[in-house]
Amino acid sequence: QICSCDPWWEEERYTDGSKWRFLEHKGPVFAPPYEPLPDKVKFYYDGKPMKLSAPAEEVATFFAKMLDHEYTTKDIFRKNFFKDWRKEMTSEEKSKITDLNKCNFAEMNEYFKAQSEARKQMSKEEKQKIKEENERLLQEYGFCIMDNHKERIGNFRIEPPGLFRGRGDHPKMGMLKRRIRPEDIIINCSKDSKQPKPPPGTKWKEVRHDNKVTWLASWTENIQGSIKYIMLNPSSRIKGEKDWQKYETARRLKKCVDHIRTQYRDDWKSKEMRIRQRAVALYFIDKLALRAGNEKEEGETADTVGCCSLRVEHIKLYPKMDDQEYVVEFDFLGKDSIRYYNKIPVEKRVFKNLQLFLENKQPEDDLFDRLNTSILNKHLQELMDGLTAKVFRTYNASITLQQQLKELTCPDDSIPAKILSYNRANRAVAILCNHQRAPPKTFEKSMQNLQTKIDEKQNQLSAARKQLKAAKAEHKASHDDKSKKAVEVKRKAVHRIEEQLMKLQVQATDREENKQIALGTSKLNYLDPRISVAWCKKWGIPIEKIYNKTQREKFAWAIDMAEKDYEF
DNA sequence: TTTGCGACTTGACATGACCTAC
DNA sequence: GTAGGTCATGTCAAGTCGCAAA
Repeated sequence: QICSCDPWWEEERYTDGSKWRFLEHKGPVFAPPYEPLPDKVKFYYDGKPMKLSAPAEEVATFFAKMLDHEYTTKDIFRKNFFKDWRKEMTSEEKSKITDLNKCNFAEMNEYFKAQSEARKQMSKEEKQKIKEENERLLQEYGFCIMDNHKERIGNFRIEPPGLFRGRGDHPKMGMLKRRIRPEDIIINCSKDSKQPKPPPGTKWKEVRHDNKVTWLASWTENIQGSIKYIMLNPSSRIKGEKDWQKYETARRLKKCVDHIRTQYRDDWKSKEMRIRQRAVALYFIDKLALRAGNEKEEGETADTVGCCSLRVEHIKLYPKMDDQEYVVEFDFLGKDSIRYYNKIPVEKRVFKNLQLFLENKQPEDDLFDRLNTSILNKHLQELMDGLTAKVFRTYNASITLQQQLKELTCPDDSIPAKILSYNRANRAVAILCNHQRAPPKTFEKSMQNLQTKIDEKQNQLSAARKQLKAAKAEHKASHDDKSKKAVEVKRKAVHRIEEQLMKLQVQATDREENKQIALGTSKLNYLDPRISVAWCKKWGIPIEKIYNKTQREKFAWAIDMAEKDYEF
């Protein structure tokens, strides 16, 4: 029997495909029931107040809460919302409320704004009380026992009902996400565990004991009909082990990537169209870190693509552009409808192949018509055990970080300067992976504030320098101990201010360069944490400067095991 | 071979907690 | 103490990929 105080990364792993032997938990926490609006808060139809039935009112509040959001101005959103809302109405309501444009939710909207304002204005004691209640819920429902460990659950609260917020041009935006009841929930736990109890008067849909999966509970959502899960926190053994394994697979790719590259370059010359397509697609995945690009059901989701699902309309070929030859311009919407735009020169063979793939095709035709992710991944599997398209993203991200850190870290730099270098290396990866963010709403202003600080510091510095100069002159004249001391004091002051100024300037540079780039995703999902840990150890950077508390918990295994000479 | 489903990872954004300058 | 800003944490949508059934 394994000692429960051992960290999981020093334990044996299961080799039979099972994920656990023992699993006990208390089940999910349900969304609080709907609280009807006070009578004074009115909904108006066609200018006249109208009392809604509770179910219709609840759905109306979902819309009312979003009035300030761009969503509610979109046609599809309004149409989908109205259709689903009407399903919740009584027949009288249905016959009366026939036009969303005649609905006035303003009072409801104001009410919710006032509520959230009131929440902010609550006294310390009230806030403390809420905090304690949350803590109690976390202690009771937020943990489970998996094998010998007490583990944190990632999402123990069931998603509350609301209006579906799809990203990009989603055909289903605005649809009603219905309330999940115990009768919708499948519980997964071990037979010999104390089973979670459903709320009084209710039943679970099913209780099963499947140790080939990692989830504790699941339900089917009503928008896409997909299954949602309650799973463990990233700090858990079950997630950590998998994460570690992912980086080990990427490291194995490192060993054979040269060979794979040689092969796909060779395949550009293949007699078979499908092989050429596969080889060009793989080149893009490798060079540009594109996602695989599964097919999607048309009309069910936003129209986005990845590598294999690229269409003719998404690329443009330029035999010559400025001083470069064979340039490919990519312009498409990727995951989450984030735009990918890139112009890159490619090798002549790739270019000629692309021209060939484009022949006699319409803009909406597939670029790689003889290829899909399943074909590609089957091929990759033959090249290396466990190799799939996404391993290239992991590999290229991690190797880029390692190489950039080597290149950018100056041994003599101060700690803040070294951290800037780290962030720059991280940024190179984020750019490679196209991890974007909307510039923070307060960006311009906070940048200005920082600049003001820098200016002030600069003034301080010149003042301090003047004082130092004066002190030196004084000392030269008097040669006494007192003036000597004064010089030292002033010198130290100048030095301190210089450092402060440097720190501010570094901060400004970092922030400016980071305006539209999101570092979090790559840090959390693509960069082998051992690279960062090793870098910290090598340069004496406290790990807290790189990883916050949550991240340190997730990467505890790496922090424990990576030494300063770790090589990805 | 195609399709759909299930399980899991990845992703941007919203929200809440906390910190700092006034 | 508070307003404003920043950072951590939570949310939940949207991908990837394997597998089994059609």
